[in-house]
Amino acid sequence: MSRSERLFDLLQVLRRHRRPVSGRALADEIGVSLRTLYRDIASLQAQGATIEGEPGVGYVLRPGFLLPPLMFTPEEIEALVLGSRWVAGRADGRLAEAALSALARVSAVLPPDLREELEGSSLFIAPGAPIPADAIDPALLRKAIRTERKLRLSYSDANGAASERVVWPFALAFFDQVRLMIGWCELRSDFRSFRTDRIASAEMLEARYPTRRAELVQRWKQWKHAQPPREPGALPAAYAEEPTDAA
Amino acid sequence: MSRSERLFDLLQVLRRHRRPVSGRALADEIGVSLRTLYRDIASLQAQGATIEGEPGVGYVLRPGFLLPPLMFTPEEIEALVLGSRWVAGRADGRLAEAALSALARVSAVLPPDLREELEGSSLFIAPGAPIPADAIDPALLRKAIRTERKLRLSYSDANGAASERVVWPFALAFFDQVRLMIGWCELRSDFRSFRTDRIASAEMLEARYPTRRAELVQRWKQWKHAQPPREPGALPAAYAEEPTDAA
DNA sequence: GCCCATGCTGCCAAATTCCGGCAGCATCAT
DNA sequence: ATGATGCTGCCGGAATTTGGCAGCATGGGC
Repeated sequence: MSRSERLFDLLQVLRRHRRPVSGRALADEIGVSLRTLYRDIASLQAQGATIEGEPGVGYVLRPGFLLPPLMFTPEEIEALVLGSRWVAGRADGRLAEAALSALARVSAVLPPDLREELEGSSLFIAPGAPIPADAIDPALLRKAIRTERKLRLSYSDANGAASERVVWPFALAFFDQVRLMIGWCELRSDFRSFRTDRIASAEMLEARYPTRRAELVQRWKQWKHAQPPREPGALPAAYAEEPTDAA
Repeated sequence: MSRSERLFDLLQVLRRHRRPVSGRALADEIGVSLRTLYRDIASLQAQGATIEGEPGVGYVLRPGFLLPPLMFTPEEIEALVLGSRWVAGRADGRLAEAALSALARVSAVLPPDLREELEGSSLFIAPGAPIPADAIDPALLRKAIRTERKLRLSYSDANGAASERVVWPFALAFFDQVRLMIGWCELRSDFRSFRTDRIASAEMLEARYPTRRAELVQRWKQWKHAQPPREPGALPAAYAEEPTDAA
């Protein structure tokens, strides 16, 4: 591969990683020595790319480089189509629709050969076991998450016990058969997960919750990491995140 | 100026002119000989640029090399991210990488607010049961499908019986735990499905198969529709497509 | 049909760049 | 302090690039 092609590649690799990447890692990924990688970075910077490198951390590409990315590769098209088909088949109606319309927008900017690739893609999502329908509109959950608004939930746990609570929803987790909404529960003052098909009703409140969503996600990850492991064999993997409202 | 920088430059120059420009003019503008310019054009084309040159006219950069700005609704962004995350987590390495790469490309041409939406999306794919690893490179299967080339397979069926055959692969079906390659089997003169994790080896042959892929897909759907239904409860849904080589 | 502008390719020898390794220094997080 | 990482200078051999030339192809204007 010639140097010039490599630079395009490097740019794309940098775009792909959003976290800082070490020069060593980049060098390996592109198949070139560390010394050469430093030279390549310098070349890109000389052409206006805002690549920031910090000692002890790695490189990040700041957006805004004057050169927009190259067109998708056929494999990337396949990935987009497959992903969208999964969403179209496994997510709720609104999201499914959105997946298809997003794909249509992508298609509109493709050169003819790639458009054909997209339309004729032969990667299919096989229909799986039916997913339990939600009583509420999942779009509402997503909207609450997006806008960081509180939700008042009526929820029935695995034992059928009903409860009502206000939560700060910050994530949706998609399992093969189940979707969980994850949030901070004001009632329990703790993180809780809720199967969306067990949410009997949800009302979006006026109040935004006081912590940024990204912050909540981060804290939740730490919290989750610190949780004691479950008894082995307790639950199948697909339910491993089941709400533990063992109060 | 090094060659690689020059290529970036040439790209910009081409983007600037929308009327055809002669090679001579481009060469002068960049300060390089005509011979070299031709080489540079060839390099860019090799990287996917759709630069059209007509004798007696000049060069035009057709859109489709660089990704134009894209606009999506927040919900469409969520769908794209979720789909890409599914591919990133559930498909083979190459495709997973391509999914992230595509997402990065989209991100780079999004207006800042939507980019934030994309990066902060809180829809996650939960890790599922591990997927049996393939003995062969799945990218090869996709490539054969894409280019409509025959494959020589070594395959072991559910009973461990090995066989060797030439197939015309035209689709990949993704189940929760299993991936099936679907093709026309020359050995059986019929449609067959193959679990990718049971393909011991695959070799792409020179020969392209004589029927268009879309045509095969269509025929297969009809064929499948006409198949007698299986005995109820015979196999879990995820394996419903298992090859039935009951010869 | 002729001619011209232009695209495009093969060849080659000289000039240039590129590459990897090494050694060393700077800077930041832990 | 220590380690991880970014970054630069230097060197010699390897690889690429470059420009010139010669020639062919193609399409439009005359």
